[in-house]
Amino acid sequence: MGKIDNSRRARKKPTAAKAAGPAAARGARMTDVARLAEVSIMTVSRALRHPAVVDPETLKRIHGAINATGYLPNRIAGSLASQRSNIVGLVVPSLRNSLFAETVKGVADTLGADFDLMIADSGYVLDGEETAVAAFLSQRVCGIVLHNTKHTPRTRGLIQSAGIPCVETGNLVRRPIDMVASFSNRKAAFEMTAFLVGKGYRRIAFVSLPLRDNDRARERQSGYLQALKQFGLPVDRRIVLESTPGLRGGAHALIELMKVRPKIEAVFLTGDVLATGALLEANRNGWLVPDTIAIAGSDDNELQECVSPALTSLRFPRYDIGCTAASMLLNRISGNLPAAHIVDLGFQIIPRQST
Amino acid sequence: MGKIDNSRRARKKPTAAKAAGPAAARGARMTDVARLAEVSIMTVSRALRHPAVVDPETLKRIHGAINATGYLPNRIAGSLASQRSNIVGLVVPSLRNSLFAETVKGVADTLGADFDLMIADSGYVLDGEETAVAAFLSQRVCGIVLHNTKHTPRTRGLIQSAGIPCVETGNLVRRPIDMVASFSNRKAAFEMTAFLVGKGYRRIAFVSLPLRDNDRARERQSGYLQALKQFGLPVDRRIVLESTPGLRGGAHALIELMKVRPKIEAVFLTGDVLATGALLEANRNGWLVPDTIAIAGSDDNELQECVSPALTSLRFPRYDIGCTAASMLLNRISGNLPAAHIVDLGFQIIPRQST
DNA sequence: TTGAAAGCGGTACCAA
DNA sequence: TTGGTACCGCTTTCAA
Repeated sequence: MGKIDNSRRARKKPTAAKAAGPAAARGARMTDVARLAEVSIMTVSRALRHPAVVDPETLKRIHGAINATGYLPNRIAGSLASQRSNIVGLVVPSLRNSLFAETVKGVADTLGADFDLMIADSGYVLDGEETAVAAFLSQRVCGIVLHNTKHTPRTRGLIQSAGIPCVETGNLVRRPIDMVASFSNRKAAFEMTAFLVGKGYRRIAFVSLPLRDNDRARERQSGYLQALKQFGLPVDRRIVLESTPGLRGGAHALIELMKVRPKIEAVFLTGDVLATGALLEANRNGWLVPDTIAIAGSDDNELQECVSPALTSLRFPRYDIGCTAASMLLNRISGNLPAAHIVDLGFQIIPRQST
Repeated sequence: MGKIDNSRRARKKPTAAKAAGPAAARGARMTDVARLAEVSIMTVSRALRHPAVVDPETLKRIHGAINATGYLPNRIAGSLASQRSNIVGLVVPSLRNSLFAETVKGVADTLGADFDLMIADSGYVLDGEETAVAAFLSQRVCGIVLHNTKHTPRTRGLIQSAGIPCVETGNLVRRPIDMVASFSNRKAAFEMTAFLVGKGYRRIAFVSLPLRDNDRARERQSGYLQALKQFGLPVDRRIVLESTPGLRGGAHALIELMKVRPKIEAVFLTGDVLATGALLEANRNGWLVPDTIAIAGSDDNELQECVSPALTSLRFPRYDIGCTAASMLLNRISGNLPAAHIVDLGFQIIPRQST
């Protein structure tokens, strides 16, 4: 039975024969397993998907056949037939930045082995994100995680009309495409500025990455300005900077700031490793931290803790954000309504010697 | 024509109706585009795949229909029919480590927009890699990049019998599963040790990450030992350490090493940020670098350059390795035989003030 | 508990 | 340059 059906088995090997490596075996299909186990293909499918409803004896034969043939399920065929995939798509501004890596890890750990992760790099460009999203949607991903929270209209439209769940992670936006798991960048910057004011510093500089297309940096600057305003401190645009990324960016920013008169008392550098770069530069120049200049950073990590003096910093729960984002996706994929569309994971100020 | 075929279009919306977001539109299919453009589905397929052979006028109508319907190609169906996917699978020991991120970025940049990247984390465990590879093979990836170069037998078997191209990137192994693009960890460690000997240091300690399941660390230790032997220096097992990762790991290793008598003159820490951790610890303790203790590192980065004194280090072309790996894959995917199975991208010693 | 048949949405091949 | 037809390998539905 089924033998006739399978007699058309002289699989064409097109150019593959040329390109293929050592063994160009096209792999066993479910049909092959079924034939060997002397059951129908449907029973094999069930054995893999709902083993509970299959007779234990049958199950055993099937597993034997699977091992014997080295069968690996074809998820492409499976996804096409079932109209659902097990791939989650993730877009980060840069694959290089270890900040995002934390979130990615949280997502990956939470998704577990049942889902695969497709990752793309937007290169900090909105159109890059759009391209990535379109590609993901073509692959029919079952969910999307976006780090950036600023998007092209088409990106939003694409995701919404695809009707798949989406979580944004970079900033606690009010109106997410679908859902958001993050913290408030504005509030974090506000609180850090307030912390510095509380320490007695009055002339506080602010350095961030370029604001263009970067919601996070924008929100942080806005939080800083808001704090100054609230505490009745004047804004001096000469000490509100946008910097290139990297340790050198922070170092350079500090040098520029130290030239300004009247002298600044403290500087809050947020984004990338700017604060560490500034601290190392201060050390090189013999500027005492925090006496000559107090330095505060963000995105706390082991390095900020190990430098001397250790850096006062903001701690963001990036790993948790990834975990939460994945959970929210999973929840929706299993057919539930979202418990919440907006999840605030908060942040912490870690006071150390640099302020 | 074809209308009857399409009259069964009351698509079932199973649980999706419940799970779906704002708009649960199932999306247009090629058939819809074809109907609107008044051509056959085949012509639409061609318009997308080989636009050159389609009449310009027809093409225009088709693109109009694509925009009108918001059609997004279904790559799942496409892949199933064509028996080829455009997904490359990548396994790294840890998503967290920015070292690997460089290689990932190289791969992503080189693959470009025509391919998607699936990334998995082996958690530094061989079985984790096997699981990831099996999952990738189930997704029918068209190529695989593996950072680790030690594998379970099943991992090798799986990839070889799948007959898809594979590039390993972590170490220049002699007998790759298929291809390798990397540098020689052993030779790099050998050269750095030789460099220190050349500087006049005789009692040179060595610190790496744990050797278990880690070919790279193993090879590096072996290169160090080989250099000592070649220069007639004795091996003192008390100053050959395996350390936990992180700045603290390096700091702790240095503290242990400084207790050993006779005193060591130099230490070569390789892997993660061990060297930086050791340098910061030396600074904290007032140990003069390089006078009291010389420190050399590996995996050069901006931080090693910005600390004081700047660290002598090994530079590995991780980004290039990623680019090369992707090129090798691409070459094979287009049906060519590999130009070379083993590509050595080399390394550099960057001498600075710490030695 | 098991099986038969009809697709899923495209692509390959060949004929027109 | 265009279209018809037979699949790709699996899941769904429904009947046995």
